Amino acid sequence: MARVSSAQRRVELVQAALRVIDRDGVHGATTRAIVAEAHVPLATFHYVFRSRDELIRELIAYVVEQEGRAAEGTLQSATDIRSLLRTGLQAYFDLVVSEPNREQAMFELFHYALRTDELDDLPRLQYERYHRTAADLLAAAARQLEITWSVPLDELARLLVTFTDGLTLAWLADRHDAAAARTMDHAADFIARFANPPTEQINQGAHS
Amino acid sequence: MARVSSAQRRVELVQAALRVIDRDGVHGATTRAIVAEAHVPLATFHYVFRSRDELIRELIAYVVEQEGRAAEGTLQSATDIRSLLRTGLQAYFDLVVSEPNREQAMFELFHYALRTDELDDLPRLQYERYHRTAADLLAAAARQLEITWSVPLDELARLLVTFTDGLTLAWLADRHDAAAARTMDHAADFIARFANPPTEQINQGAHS
DNA sequence: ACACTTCTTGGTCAAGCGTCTAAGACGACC
DNA sequence: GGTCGTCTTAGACGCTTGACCAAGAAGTGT
Repeated sequence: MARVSSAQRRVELVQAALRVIDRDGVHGATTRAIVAEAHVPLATFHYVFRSRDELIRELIAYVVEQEGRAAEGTLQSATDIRSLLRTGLQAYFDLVVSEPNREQAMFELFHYALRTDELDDLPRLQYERYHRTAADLLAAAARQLEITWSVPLDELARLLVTFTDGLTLAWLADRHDAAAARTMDHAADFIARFANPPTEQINQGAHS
Repeated sequence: MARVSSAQRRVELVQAALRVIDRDGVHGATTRAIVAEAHVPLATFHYVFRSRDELIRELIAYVVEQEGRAAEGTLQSATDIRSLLRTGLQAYFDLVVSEPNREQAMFELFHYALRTDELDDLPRLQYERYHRTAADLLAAAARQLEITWSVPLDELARLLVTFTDGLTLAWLADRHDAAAARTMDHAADFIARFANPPTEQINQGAHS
């Protein structure tokens, strides 16, 4: 086997573990399944990781960060905030539909971390990141369409994440595409209502 | 050990398993942990259940049904639909706060069933029941306040479940009570907007 | 050529897992 | 009181799991 730095091996194992979890769930991600997926001997695992949970911790950080980054470039252009939101939700939903196991894995990792003493600080960080990402997107949307939000950004971001979580769970359960579309319609309507259109008076007042 | 019908033993084991899952998660609910909790010998398990997954199947059915029943008596009285919805959400949320592990266990069971071939019909049934319960509550609320809903009941029920799921997940992650309260405020506002107030004209038209 | 750090890896360990067997005890019925 | 279906239970089975050890190979600096 090629000689590789242990930092590099860690990355390889994390990515292999992610593929295993996609396929077989967190439960199926045993040390042996992971090293088989990565094509390395079993003993390599505990050379680079102290324990299985140490890998899971690194994996969650990796995948949450990756999901946050993926959301950044998502924002498209639109003439009104409602359709901008609706399109964004659709883009997220299309991702879920195309890779259902990925989002399922995120939930499983979340619940696994909640139950594991050494990892129970991660769920908070995971949702902090989700909320921050949502807030960034909503702020960028406001900037693009020159509107302002009538409620605090944090509050709106949390609502958006509430919608995506609930939407995803129900769809994973019944795969009801049409119902999911209706939910997204309502979610877009709902959040769009918090947009204050740019009034000339306010702008004039600011400039004069 | 007292001689008991196998039907009765099944119930005992299901309830013991539920306590174990509350405490240690689905992962911790091994056959040995369950029989220890129920104070019966290990061999009893496979006398009354063909397999562990057969117990899990019965447990999910039991607990989903129980949750549905619990929701029935929840509806309180109020003068307007908005506060009725807000109070109902609060009642649900108080339950989650008082027994966080219970709701966490529901999610874990959901994801476990999704990953298990013999159980993969259960998530659909689980959410059917949730949606039906939500629809029943919304219908009862409409009856009580003599309003009608401006969108199909199924659609509204799904939205309500979307909110409760998303609300619960975020709270389990960060235990942010105030943020959860804001989310419930918005959810109540949102759904209340779909209420058509009873117009005298309609009533008169129906009676004359 | 030498020492020294870093990486590789076959083999092994104890613990825990779901499941099954087979022998016996109980209690209702004839 | 004997028979027969139902329930009880100790013990064992084969297998998987996370973790560890110790020996050696590969590369690096002197």
